[in-house]
Amino acid sequence: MPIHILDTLTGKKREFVPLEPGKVRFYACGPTVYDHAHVGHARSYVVWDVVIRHLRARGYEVKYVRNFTDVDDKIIRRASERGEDPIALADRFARAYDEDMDALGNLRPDVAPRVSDHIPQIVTLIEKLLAKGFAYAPGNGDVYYEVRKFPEYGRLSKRNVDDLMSGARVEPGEAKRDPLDFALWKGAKPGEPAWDSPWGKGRPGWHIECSAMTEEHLGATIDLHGGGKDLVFPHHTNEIAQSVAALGDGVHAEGFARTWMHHGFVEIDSEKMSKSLGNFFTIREVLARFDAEAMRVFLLNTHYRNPVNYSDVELGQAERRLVYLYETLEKVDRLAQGVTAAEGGGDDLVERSRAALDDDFNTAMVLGILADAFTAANALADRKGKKTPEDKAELARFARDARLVGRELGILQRGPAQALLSLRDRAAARRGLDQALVARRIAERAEARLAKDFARSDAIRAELLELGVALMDGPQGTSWKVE
RNA sequence: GGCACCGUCGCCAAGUGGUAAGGCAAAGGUCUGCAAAACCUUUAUUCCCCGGUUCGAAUCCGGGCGGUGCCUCCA
Repeated sequence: MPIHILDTLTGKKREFVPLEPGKVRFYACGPTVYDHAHVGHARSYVVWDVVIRHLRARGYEVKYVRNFTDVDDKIIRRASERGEDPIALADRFARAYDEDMDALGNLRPDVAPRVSDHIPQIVTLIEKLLAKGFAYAPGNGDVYYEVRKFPEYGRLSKRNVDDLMSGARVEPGEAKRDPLDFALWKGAKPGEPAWDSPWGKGRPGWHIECSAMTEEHLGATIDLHGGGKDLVFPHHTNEIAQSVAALGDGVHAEGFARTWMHHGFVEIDSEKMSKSLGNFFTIREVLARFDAEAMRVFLLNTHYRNPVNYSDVELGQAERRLVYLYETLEKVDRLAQGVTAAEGGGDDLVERSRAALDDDFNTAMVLGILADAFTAANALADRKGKKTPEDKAELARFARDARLVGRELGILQRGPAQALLSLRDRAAARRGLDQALVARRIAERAEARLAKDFARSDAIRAELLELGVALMDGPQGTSWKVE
């Protein structure tokens, strides 16, 4: 079954057909590394992670490139505030960023290029634009792209050049022919990192890096380009202008990326989470309190194009949901230990889930499909009476298929017992629980129950419940969970 | 001001022409010494409002109302 993706350029959901059969060239715009990544970044790269995982599950050989922007105004400013070398500061945050992505369970990109390693390619690309007449160097050390030379400028963002006039700005010292023109190369100012170029010492503008690194690692035309909705204009609009002008026919916007994907924002109180508003949580802050896999469940429960409102309540809910999923797997694993999974018949959990992902990566739908399968598995597992070999084979199939689906979402890959213990530790820590005390009380209660002193037993249960601890009496003794 | 997007049960959320997935919460039940968990049942004749197109619309069109984003750095 073919994959369909809503393409920003055409505004239509279209069948995804890569340039070369079986291969996908994918570029995701990476972060500017001047600070720790926040939950908005978490969403972005979890979304791309699922896209990559699903394309690979469907048999595509995917080359995933995601850059680090390590040359930028904000990095320079931050570095000078701290008296640190800008490239070193960027390198520090790039490493921290990798740690955050690993913690979230995101696959590493195949290539993670940095701007500072691609200055020659950037210079070459700018030279091409100058030679083709799409750019000009006014002699002040800057080079600008002449927006009006590109006929389809603004097609991606559905804006025409005249609409943009009012918002365009010219900074002091710039020498643009038109306020809409944007810098490809910026002449060096004192104290800034700078590289030699035909136009003097300087550094690349914001947009040219992605055009250059895309070409370097994936070629002039790529299959899939992704980013947040805030990148549609101006960043991706300008990338198209540059790449098509330098490497394509200079006219048609589709010459750069064949499909454009843009995801919605993470919000707080229905406002975009962003550094400038100050209403953000870093990934590490949140992962100190909540489980990373729960974060994925939370993020993937909403379709990638829609906004998702961040809150501790929602995240806690996702975490409890994850507990349910792992408790089910643990129970089913126990019953189906060593059993060969059933084949044929039944409903095809894996194929139905993949079909949902084929339809513009509908992860929320997949979670819904999983919900039904988990309910059915629990019902079978808890049914009275001895399990028949057929029952066990069915449970084994469920456990296998649930994990296969989970793999595409980057969830359910841990051992259930270990995951549950870690989830409980999290919840206990959030509540400030003394786990030794809980263990002591459980032991006391066991004695009371042995003596049939149910009043005492119930008192202990009530006491612990006050602390947020729920006790569960089972055949193997009493276990507990938080909330 | 310009250009887009969004408005579905108390809350979260899928569904883009064929008669409203799923999760949380709530109520009842099974199970249990009591519980918890799990499971079963119940919970939107209705999708912000008003018109229109259609045999048929939450889904398409027009107009309102409300919210958000981009137009400056941003995932």
